[in-house]
Amino acid sequence: MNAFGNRIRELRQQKGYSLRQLAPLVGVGFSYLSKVERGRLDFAGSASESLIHRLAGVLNADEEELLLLAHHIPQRIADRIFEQPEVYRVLANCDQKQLRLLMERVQKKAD
Amino acid sequence: MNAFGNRIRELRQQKGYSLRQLAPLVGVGFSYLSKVERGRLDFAGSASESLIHRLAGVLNADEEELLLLAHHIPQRIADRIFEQPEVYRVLANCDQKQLRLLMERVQKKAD
DNA sequence: CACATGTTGCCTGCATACTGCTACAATCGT
DNA sequence: ACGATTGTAGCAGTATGCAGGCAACATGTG
Repeated sequence: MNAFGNRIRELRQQKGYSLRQLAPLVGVGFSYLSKVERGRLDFAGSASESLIHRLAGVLNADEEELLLLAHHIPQRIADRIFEQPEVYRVLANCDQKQLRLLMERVQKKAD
Repeated sequence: MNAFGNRIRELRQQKGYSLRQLAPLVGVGFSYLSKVERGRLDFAGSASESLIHRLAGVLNADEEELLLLAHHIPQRIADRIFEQPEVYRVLANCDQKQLRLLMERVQKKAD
């Protein structure tokens, strides 16, 4: 488990960037970037949302995917939760099976 | 909007506590508590999760409700999101109507 | 060897979440 | 009318955590 860091490293290498090349493009030092990728930040958490945003931009990546890997709740989802808290409290009680059924429902609607 | 502070004040008064009585029970100063209730903290955010936890305990309140009012995502819900991100990304695209339908489904299952 | 790349430890500045004290106005019981 | 209690507000201070920088070091590759 350092899903987020690993994903960033993967994306960075796909683009052929070194740490020293990518770092200035996202506005941080290369050594900090190394720690982010390796999950070696001296505090508990992961990268800031703002850094993730910049990374997603430069690496053409899915920002929400990265946020979720880094254990941040994307703002779009947080907003929905505060709008309709009851819905999400109920959903948190559902097991995999129920959720799968619900997703199928949603798919049908989407057609 | 200061839903959280108003709710705390309501609960506190229902229990017949003054600010000076409640404050030591939750381990903060009374003046801070006043600011929390009135939404007059000198920084942007609201009370910490740990304080909300203690408030819920002393006031016999629903901790998740309070967390949500204070714009914190309860851990139980956050965990679900990180477990099944795709589900919540899809749900965030649903409108009220769709969510209502989904909730009805869940109710039926629960019977 | 030269040179680029990646890793790590220590340091710093800023924001958060408070404390503690003070002073003041409004309200209440007697 | 009085003192006591209650809430409001401002100011200074502080411990912790967060976000990142810098310099030195290790590793690897031509």
